[in-house]
Amino acid sequence: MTPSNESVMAALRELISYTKLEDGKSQSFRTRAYEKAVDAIASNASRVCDMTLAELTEIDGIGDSTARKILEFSSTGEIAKVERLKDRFPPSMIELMRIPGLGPKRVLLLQDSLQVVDVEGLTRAIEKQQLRTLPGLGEKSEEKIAQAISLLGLHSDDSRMEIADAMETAHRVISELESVDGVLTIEYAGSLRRLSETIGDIDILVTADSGSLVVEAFVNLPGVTAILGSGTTKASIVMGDRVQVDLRVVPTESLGAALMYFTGSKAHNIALRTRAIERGMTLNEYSLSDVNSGDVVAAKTEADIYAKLDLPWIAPELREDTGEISAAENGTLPAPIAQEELRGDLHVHTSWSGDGRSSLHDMLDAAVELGMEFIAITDHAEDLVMNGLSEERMLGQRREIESLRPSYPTLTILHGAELNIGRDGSIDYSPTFLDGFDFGVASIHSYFELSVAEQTERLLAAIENPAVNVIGHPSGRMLGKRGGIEFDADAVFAAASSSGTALEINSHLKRLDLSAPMLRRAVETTDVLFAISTDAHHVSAYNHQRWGVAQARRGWVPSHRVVNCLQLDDFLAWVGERRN
DNA sequence: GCCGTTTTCGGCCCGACTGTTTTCAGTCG
Ligand SMILES: Nc1nc2c(ncn2[C@H]2C[C@H](O)[C@@H](COP(=O)(O)OP(=O)(O)OP(=O)(O)O)O2)c(=O)[nH]1
Ligand SMILES: [Mg+2]
Ligand SMILES: [Mg+2]
Ligand SMILES: [Zn+2]
Repeated sequence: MTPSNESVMAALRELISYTKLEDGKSQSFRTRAYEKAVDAIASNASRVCDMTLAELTEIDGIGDSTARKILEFSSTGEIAKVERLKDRFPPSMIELMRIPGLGPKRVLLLQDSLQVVDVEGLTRAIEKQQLRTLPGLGEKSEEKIAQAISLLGLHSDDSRMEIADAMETAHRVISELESVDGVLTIEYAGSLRRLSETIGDIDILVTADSGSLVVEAFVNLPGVTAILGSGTTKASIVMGDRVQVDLRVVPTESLGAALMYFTGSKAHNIALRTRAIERGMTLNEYSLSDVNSGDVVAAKTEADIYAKLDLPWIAPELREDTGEISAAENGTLPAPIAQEELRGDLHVHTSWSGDGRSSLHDMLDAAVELGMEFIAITDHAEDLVMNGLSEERMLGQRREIESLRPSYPTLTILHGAELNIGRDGSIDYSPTFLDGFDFGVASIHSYFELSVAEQTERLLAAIENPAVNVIGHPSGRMLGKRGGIEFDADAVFAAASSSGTALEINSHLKRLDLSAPMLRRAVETTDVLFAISTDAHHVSAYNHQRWGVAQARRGWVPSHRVVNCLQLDDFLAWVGERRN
């Protein structure tokens, strides 16, 4: 099999590092072009190594040169240019660049002036006080670099966090800063706000009259183990072992501009700033302003600024400069789906299954509280070891639901199950017993390592099964733990599209399944429907729905493709059509 | 290296912090 997109991206990142040394600068135009190519691959659901030269150059941000490098990597496992550069720059110099504060210029200076090309050599040179003799470096720089060695790798890909962990830390930091004097607003930005699957650092934006006070409180938070820098408008700290948190403080009238800046992505920012220039304006984190007069054109809200750039507001989850700006310009960007548009949840567990931690009636109470109009109770079916329900217990649950229905006049309760897709694509129970359910989610909980062909067959069989309304967390991935099954996505999308089976957008931050690139591809190539589901095992998990909605936005999914957004009658008609 | 209802060549985002410097380079967001 050809290399994965991940390995192509890793190879290109290596190319970026070596090219920074070759160019002698941290931001050359071609390293920026390489970075854009990595972004483009990251947002692409297809394997780039299976594409032709022509198909590759079709992708925005990938030109002839990069396309050839990708194909070269695909067939030889190497990029010749990288191998050549390794002769000039030993790989240990790349390691040196992983020390925060050491960029290509300083690493080249170390090589040229001190013949230092690795961490050991650097440590010795520091002991001999040689760094302070170099031009542009002094005693303080030497000391700072000495300290930074222990932070080697802080910014590297392999030390990125899972989004679930990052979100937790972000909320903790935010709640600690909320009480600081002078803080007007506080929210997270960066990759977290864009709902990236992995997070390099946590970016917090504060509006306040005075930055210094907030920065002061920030660098003194409990758990801070290093201060990377702190001034009057921003600071960077390391919390605990290796979690970097960046703070930016701006005056309240700049909130919109600052949110845009700090949310990124970098490539999206550059594209918007270039767009501003084309219109005789300039955009920074304080405002969009007239380039000649300096007059502020917009600053207060994101929507104001996008409007002055002749664009509709673009949802944060889409801001990757992978086509969203031109789509917004052409009016082909889907209106961002909002959580209020959802009328129900279609994947919900209760204490009837061993892993559910809230009772059926608590789950229903909470659903009503949240304003749901319909809900599918989908506890685990019997084939799931430990937590699955026997036919007898399923019938017991059905009786309880029937007895509870009169107490919930505003909520349409469907009795469903989360069925298990077996190795051969079959599901639990007998066909007759399955007929007794109102609804079915079918998920893969076993055999994650089968071939692409086998996995595709399993999914197709489940999609065709009339007892199945939704394919639950289709890839089965657990972010940071396992990648999920590999399957022929186009075949699955096509089959689900023609059968009317919906594909789940699982809201849990450890799943976010389907992935955003898959969603975008499904939306672009088929009419397939989606179900945004919490997979709640506790009443508190209903609020995970916001992540599912955000994931739908990130996948460019319009609300008319989401069955949760259907009116009750239409929703029930869709459910029934499938089951007859 | 990429790209084009201003361009197929000539542009390419903009600012904070640090340490060194005496006006700015390097790194980072
Ligand atoms: N205009 C501009 N903005 C930048 C640049 N670098 C970073 N930013 C903005 C956009 C980023 O989303 C935001 C936060 O920077 P980060 O380095 O934390 O990146 P981000 O959070 O997007 O990804 P991450 O997961 O942290 O690696 O700052 C830049 O070079 N120019
Ligand atoms: Mg970040
Ligand atoms: Mg950051
Ligand atoms: Zn489940």
